[in-house]
Amino acid sequence: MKDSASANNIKSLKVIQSEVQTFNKVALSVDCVIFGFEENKLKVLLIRSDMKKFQSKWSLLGDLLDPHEDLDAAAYRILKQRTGLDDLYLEQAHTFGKVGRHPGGRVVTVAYYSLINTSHHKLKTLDHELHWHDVAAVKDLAFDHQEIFETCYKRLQKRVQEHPLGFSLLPGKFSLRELQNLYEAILDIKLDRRNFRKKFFAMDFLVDLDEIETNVPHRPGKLYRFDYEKYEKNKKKWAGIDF
Amino acid sequence: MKDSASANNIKSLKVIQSEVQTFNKVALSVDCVIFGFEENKLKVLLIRSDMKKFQSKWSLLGDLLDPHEDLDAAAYRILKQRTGLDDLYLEQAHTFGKVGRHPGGRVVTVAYYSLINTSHHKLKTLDHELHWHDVAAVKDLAFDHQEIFETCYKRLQKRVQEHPLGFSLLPGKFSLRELQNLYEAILDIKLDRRNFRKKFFAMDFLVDLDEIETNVPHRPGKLYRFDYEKYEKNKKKWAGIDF
DNA sequence: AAGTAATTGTGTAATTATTACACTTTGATA
DNA sequence: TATCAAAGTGTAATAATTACACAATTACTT
Repeated sequence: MKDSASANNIKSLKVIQSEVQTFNKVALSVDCVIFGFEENKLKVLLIRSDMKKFQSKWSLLGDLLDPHEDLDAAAYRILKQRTGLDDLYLEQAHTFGKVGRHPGGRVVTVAYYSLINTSHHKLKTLDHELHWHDVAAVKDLAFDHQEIFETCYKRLQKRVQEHPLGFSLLPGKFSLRELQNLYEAILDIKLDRRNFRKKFFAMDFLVDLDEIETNVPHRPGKLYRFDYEKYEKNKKKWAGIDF
Repeated sequence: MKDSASANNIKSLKVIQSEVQTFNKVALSVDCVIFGFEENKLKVLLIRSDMKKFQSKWSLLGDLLDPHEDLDAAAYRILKQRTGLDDLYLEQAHTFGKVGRHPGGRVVTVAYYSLINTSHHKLKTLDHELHWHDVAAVKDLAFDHQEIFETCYKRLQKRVQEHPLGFSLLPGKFSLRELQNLYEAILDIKLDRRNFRKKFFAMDFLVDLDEIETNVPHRPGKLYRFDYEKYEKNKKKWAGIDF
């Protein structure tokens, strides 16, 4: 079980140092910023830090890279171990390599962010003190994880405006209101409802499923899915110079 | 001299393997895609590969990470060693970590790209078989450097449309024609001259230096510089959803 | 000195995209 | 059947983008 080498189980600084020194000079880890969307809030999955130095602080999910696995595979492995899901949206964001960033020795970490549809997962959140946190409330994480988190969050905010990744956070069928709530949560802004609808319909990548919401205490909205195939065929090439 | 540990000097596969194995499990390197602009063409700086396996192929400039230096510092060091310049535009692009990407063992590499003003540098290009190549003609690089190059080039194309980094490739004083040539070279498209001028003047970050080009066989253009301070104060925050 | 070649510098009209904004419809619930 | 809450819908005003042509300036030629 890979967990015996994990950077996130309970162990002392000494144990971690000896692990790191096994990798003679520089060790490589992968950290994942896992985003979810629940109760109209953007959430991030954090685990209680295992190190004395960071007792009671929250940290990202990460692990050392196995020398025999591809870098991307390590990120998928971490996601699979923690959420039970594969086939998630996953993207490498940035590599953090300041000399003193990890108290256990020289560890360079590659940060990935991932989007998960929380209706699919049902974490065993008790197991590892694993919890969803509102992104707005994330502060004072262990190690340099605050910086890593913020880098990934900004990257997500930018990327979600240019690529249709947001849909990974929603169920396969969703209403336009849910989609708008998602964008408002990710970008932390209010959007005009009519213009939002106009924009998405004009893109013409939403498929009307001829179904409506159920269990809402008001007029139900129509349900849509995102047509990835059509998107792949028609997506924009260039945006235009603008800064 | 750091060069004794360089991944780019002449040495056999065996020597490289033993270097890599010194780093018990996974070694980390930094590779730099160095862009320049000359004769209205976008160029990239490449070095002849030193490994038998890749004899006669070109490769990016890189080196192993020194355990006592920050990751970014390694990239600056490589640039300084190869071009003699510091204070360059430098940005981390992506980390490449497939298991078999390096024949000498497990080496994960962090790719950076850099923009240099070729009028400042004057390389000793004989020294290391170091040469500028048209980006359009770059093919079949050593290792996985072709993929790394293409990733960095695409990143540059995107980034240059959203941030004023292109100016790093030009002299401090430049004409609008030079600026347009630069954008056309980087993006590999033709732009309308009047609309290009209108766009940049509307942004209002160009300062008219009240000087004109010299040594051109036709009406000389006015010279401008980019006002970074003004840009930092006024730059855009959000682009808007569009894909 | 006059003419030529080359490139700079400039404006407008048409099209497209973005924004701001309010009323009617629908279904669920009381 | 009345009430509530959110869905669904269109238009006018503004801003951004595109397409496009001619006069002015300088260096060079003869």
